[in-house]
Amino acid sequence: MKIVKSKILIDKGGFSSLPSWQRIRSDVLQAIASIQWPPGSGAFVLYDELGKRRGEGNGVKPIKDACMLYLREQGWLLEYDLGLPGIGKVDAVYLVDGKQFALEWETGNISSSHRSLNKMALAMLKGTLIGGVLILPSRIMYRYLTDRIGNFEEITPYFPLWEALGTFVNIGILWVIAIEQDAVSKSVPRIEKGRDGRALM
Amino acid sequence: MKIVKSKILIDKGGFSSLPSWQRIRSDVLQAIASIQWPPGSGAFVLYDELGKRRGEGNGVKPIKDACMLYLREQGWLLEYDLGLPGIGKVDAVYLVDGKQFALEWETGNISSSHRSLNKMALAMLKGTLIGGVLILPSRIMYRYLTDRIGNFEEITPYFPLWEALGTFVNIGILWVIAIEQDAVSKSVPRIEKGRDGRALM
DNA sequence: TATGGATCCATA
DNA sequence: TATGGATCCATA
Repeated sequence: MKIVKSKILIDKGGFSSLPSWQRIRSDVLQAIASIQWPPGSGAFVLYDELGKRRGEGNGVKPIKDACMLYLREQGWLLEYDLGLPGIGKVDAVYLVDGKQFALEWETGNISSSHRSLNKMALAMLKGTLIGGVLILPSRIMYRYLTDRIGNFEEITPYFPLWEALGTFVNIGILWVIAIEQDAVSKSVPRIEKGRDGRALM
Repeated sequence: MKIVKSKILIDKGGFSSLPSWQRIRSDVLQAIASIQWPPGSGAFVLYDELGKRRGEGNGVKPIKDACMLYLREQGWLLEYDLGLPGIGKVDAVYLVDGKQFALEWETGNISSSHRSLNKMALAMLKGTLIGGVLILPSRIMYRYLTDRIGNFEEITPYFPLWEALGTFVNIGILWVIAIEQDAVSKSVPRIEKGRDGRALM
């Protein structure tokens, strides 16, 4: 898996110059690089079929697994509750200097990407999080996956919102990353879809 | 249909003391009050079945349709493009003093409610909107509708985000309303998907 | 019950 | 192709 875009929305209080940030940054980049399809192939190659229609293209659920396993090996905590009332969990957290850095792997609907960034921004405002990163497919990759999943280009026009919220943050980083397949091919297995949503209707 | 909660997230620049705001406020309140089920019953009574599982509970689309038709009769413009690149349409807009006031009737997934508020807040930051209102079911009503649709209580913990963004707004109002059925009953028809919204007015 | 997610749909 | 849905799933 490769990274094709990277955007820092908030960078306050000098956190980005600390060694703990370098550790986090390295973990995130390597976690993404570790993702392969087919498993063990050394690359990430999607089945070459667009995902807009019922039963076509690639499902998204298994893609996230390798990333989470890598992070857990590096000491990150998965499905972590930030402890804010009414606010749910984030996919992963790294504990640093008594605070938490969150990671959200977005393969839900694009609207869910709004909630992910809102959640991390809110927790930064509250002082719970020292930062967070949202990882989601590029528009290019998106076309081969389940219709309407989150993608970098579609959330981009809303970036000014979270950048503005940075005004109220004392310290921390809010980061968004676009990922993409290394290639597409008819020779690799399709990533199977589940039976969620309207799949059975 | 009744209103059970109402929250002003942003109120800046004295817009709330203008006659145009009183007109908008009145239209919104009456649009909600006009919605009936069954048709012509003088009340909004939902079929008494929880909506969590496949094929159960009440659909949501016709409820929204009825509200939109009422607003159109009052001169609101439906499915209105705000003209911001990459930002889509809002459900309805009322033109006032060369600016626009938006209305979003939220019957999508709860994560879509985040996008709705993000969209209106962004357009207020950009100076395109003079304000906006998000209308969505209360947690009580939510249980009788399609699973995971937007509901007031679930978005409430995120309110501080949009309140903070008000700092950057010169003038305008951002408003959230929780609606609820007057009653539930096994004697009324289930609200089916795709019914003509006019039947509910 | 509560929350994040995954999957197709409708329409311009 | 692009964008806002509408609906059901998985799991604690």
